[in-house]
Amino acid sequence: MCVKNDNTMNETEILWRLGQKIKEIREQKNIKQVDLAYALGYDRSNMSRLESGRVNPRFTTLIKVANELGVTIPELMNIDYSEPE
Amino acid sequence: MCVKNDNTMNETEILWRLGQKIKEIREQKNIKQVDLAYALGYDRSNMSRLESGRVNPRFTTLIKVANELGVTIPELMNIDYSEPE
DNA sequence: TATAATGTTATCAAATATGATAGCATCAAA
DNA sequence: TTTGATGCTATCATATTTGATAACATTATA
Repeated sequence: MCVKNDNTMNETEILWRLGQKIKEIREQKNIKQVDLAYALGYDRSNMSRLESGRVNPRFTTLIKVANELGVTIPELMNIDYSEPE
Repeated sequence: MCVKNDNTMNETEILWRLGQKIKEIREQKNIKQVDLAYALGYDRSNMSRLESGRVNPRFTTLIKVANELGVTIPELMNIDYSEPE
């Protein structure tokens, strides 16, 4: 599921979607939360916090997660930049 | 100028490049720093701090800046996702 | 019943972004 | 020279991310 970048989402929803997408990609790759966390140098609890959308991560945190998961930042952001219908 | 996402940049360089790109896009669009700042609800000094790469902005800060400048996040991040040569 | 694996939530301290203000430099125009 | 516009840096208070630990729930397995 991709989401249009239509600027109508509020901050809470943006962060929730980010977390859901991280979790979705991680599960697709059959990576355990704890393993992704440790690969990034984070604790399990911090990874859970990020995936549950309870934080507004910093730029470099996003980059690290995307790199570790092997996806692009747009994929991680759950944003579809294709032309609107 | 686009930069390959080759995971070799350190955090300082990543943030410096982000700031340079924001500034580059802003100047291309003939927007004054103070005007972009106020459009985002920021102070002039905060905009300067961001453009000079002295901060590691939060996810939603990036989104706001990209939306205001009318560019995509990858453009703002100065990252080229095309195939490596 | 244990015991471990996985994930969530709460909490605290430390680090850092942000909001705000002030001061400074440069440049252009009056 | 004076004035205003533009941009940079420093500083402070406040808010929030992050690192870390602990407790809890659920599920599976011995």
